[in-house]
Amino acid sequence: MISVAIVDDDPIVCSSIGTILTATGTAQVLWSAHDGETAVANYRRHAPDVLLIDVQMPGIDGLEAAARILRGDPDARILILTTFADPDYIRRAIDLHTKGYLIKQDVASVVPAVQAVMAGQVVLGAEVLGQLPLHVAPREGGAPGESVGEDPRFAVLTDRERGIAALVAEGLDNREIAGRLYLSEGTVRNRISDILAKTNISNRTKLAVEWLACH
Amino acid sequence: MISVAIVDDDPIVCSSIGTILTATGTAQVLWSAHDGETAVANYRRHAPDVLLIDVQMPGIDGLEAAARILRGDPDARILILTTFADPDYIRRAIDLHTKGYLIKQDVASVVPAVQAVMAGQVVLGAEVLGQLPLHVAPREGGAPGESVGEDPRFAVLTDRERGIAALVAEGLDNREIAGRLYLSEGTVRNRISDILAKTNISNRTKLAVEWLACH
DNA sequence: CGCGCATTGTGACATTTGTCACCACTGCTT
DNA sequence: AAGCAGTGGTGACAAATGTCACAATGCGCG
Repeated sequence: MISVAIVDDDPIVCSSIGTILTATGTAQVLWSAHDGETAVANYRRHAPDVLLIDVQMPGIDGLEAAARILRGDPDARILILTTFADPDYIRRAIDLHTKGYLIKQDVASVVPAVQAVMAGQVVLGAEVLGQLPLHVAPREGGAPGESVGEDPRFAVLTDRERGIAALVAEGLDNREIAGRLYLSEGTVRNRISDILAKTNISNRTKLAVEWLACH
Repeated sequence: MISVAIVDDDPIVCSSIGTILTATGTAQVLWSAHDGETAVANYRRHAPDVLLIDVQMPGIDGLEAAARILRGDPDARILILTTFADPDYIRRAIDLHTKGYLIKQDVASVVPAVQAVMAGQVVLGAEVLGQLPLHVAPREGGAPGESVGEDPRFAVLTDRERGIAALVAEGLDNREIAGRLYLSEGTVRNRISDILAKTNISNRTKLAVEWLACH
């Protein structure tokens, strides 16, 4: 039987997650805690198979607690639970090598997540991948009061065109873009040609530069 | 009851995955196929809740098939199965917005994966995250006194080459650069060719992107 | 001085990129 | 039903880019 521990400052959340896990026969709850320090201390004495831990908590937050636990036990299976798909949190969770980052919405969804983690997989909430900076590292803000917004120049582009423009801005050539998007190279050329015409930019390098300047 | 379809060129794999899913009461197998074309055609007529598809296959591969299916049904829940954690495959799978990328090792592990996907999550094999090129966004805020420095990549360049690289990073084409520096266009081409060779960068757009990333 | 290096240049060539005309399909609106 | 925008595709062609071989100049250095 899988054993889990649940850490969330809201006792209701703890108990409802605990209930669904036990009621479905998925796992038994070894212990639960409501703050990070307690969680770390408990983990050292009674390590569960999977630790479910909230990010927002009084004292040290869930990610900090996860980091401390992983320092003592690098193989700890930790699932981060949270209400928001904050890119920074997600990033830190992944860097920590936690086994997942779930958006708390449907309590029942933790059941397959726990099972998947026990099967050696990593589970992410659906919106999470979109938040990952897999593409271009955003250039830092720079101008203080003034947020980047969106260059009106690119406003005329369709979603698809924007996607291709972003890949151009990663420095990919047409063949690479075609491969990435499963398109023919000819189509990529056509699309880029359209983009350049719409934005009144003369070549792909300028497009990349302009795109990076405001994304 | 969840319905799945299974696509793998090896019939043994298809049937063993099918067996474990039905035996555990997880899902019923709508159909299975052994190549990409058939899978795409079948999907259009009988869309399963979740499609499990292998990468390596005769004809169009699993990712290509997934791309075609997603073109017709952007919400298709597709799980990629494979033997290798190839970074390029993983990257492409994620770009396609498939619901997961599993390493085929333990047949039983598809069970929680399918359930997690039905719960709206994304499932990745354990080794997968490590393969992702999560190139660290130069999250500033780092050491204050210490500026970006200089990418060691550009350290080998001469002053002249650096000047030309900077103009490339402004998006100028060869004719414009030649005009700006009072050089012949041929010389500019040679210089840029040298820069690309020295820095091991494949084309001017990539050069521009890299240059901007650290200047 | 001779050597290496950076710089500028030419010409030829292969590859990549951009443009254009035209086709097919889908989903939406009129 | 017809029109339209968005998307994906082909083929041909022109222009830009990148590579290579080779040559000439100037500059600093042992």
